Amino acid sequence: MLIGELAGRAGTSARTLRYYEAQGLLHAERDANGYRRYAEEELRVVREIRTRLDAGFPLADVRPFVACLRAGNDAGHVCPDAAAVLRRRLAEVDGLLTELGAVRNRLAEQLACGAGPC
Amino acid sequence: MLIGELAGRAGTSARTLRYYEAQGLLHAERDANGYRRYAEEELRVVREIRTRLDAGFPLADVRPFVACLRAGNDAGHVCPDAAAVLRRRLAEVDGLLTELGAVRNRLAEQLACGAGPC
DNA sequence: GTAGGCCCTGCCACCGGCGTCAAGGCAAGC
DNA sequence: GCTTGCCTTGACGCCGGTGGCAGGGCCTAC
Repeated sequence: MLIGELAGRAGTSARTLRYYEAQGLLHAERDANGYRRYAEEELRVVREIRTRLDAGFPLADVRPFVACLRAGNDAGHVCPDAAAVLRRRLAEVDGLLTELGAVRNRLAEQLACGAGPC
Repeated sequence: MLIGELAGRAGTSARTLRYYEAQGLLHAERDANGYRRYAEEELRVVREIRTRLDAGFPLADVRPFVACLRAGNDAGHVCPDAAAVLRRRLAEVDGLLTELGAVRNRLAEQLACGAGPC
């Protein structure tokens, strides 16, 4: 599978895949002409990366999830390292939810005040 | 009041105040030597800006709040323009809260799955 | 006169995940 | 041989708010 095909199947761009490779997350053989040749497994890796990015992980934190997949596991989060990152992110998200909730309340309160007296 | 004093009183930096001015949010007279000379009112303006930034507004969206203050109002959000921005931001925050909640649930679920079977 | 502290303008750096352009090699069909 | 479309590397742009530096002027005190 060449880079264009993998990009198409994963719903992303070739540029993005090269970037992941530069970050050490994606692997590819090289054809004689220098073209990247991807194993089927890399599709799962790309999907794992995209899923984690969508969940707000920085790329660097996706590393243990990918390693976990490569180790032969069905899911990226079953390994201790990945689970630890997961817990950290969960705590972070909880914090964000709290902050954002406070912001929301302040906004709503100000809107209420604007409509009438406080 | 010179820029250093205003920065100190507002809990920010001179660099930041110059930036706000470049964005058209903050006004200053100039002394004969070119130094910025601030009216007391500008302290309220700076505080308004900082409050809005903390609530996640981009600097451009802070403009109507500042205008509202300058128009003589006690609070930046009582004017229609500002209230509209407030409503937009509230909707945005609600969306973020929903998304973030979904992310949180997925993370928590994966952590539970990691501990035992799903 | 000189030292230190304030001020000025202007510009580069940062973060992260790419988009996008440049300039070229390679493959395949006509 | 030419076009078309894939691939390669390298490098700059972006966003937004701010830090930090360079190089210089001003003011006060000693």
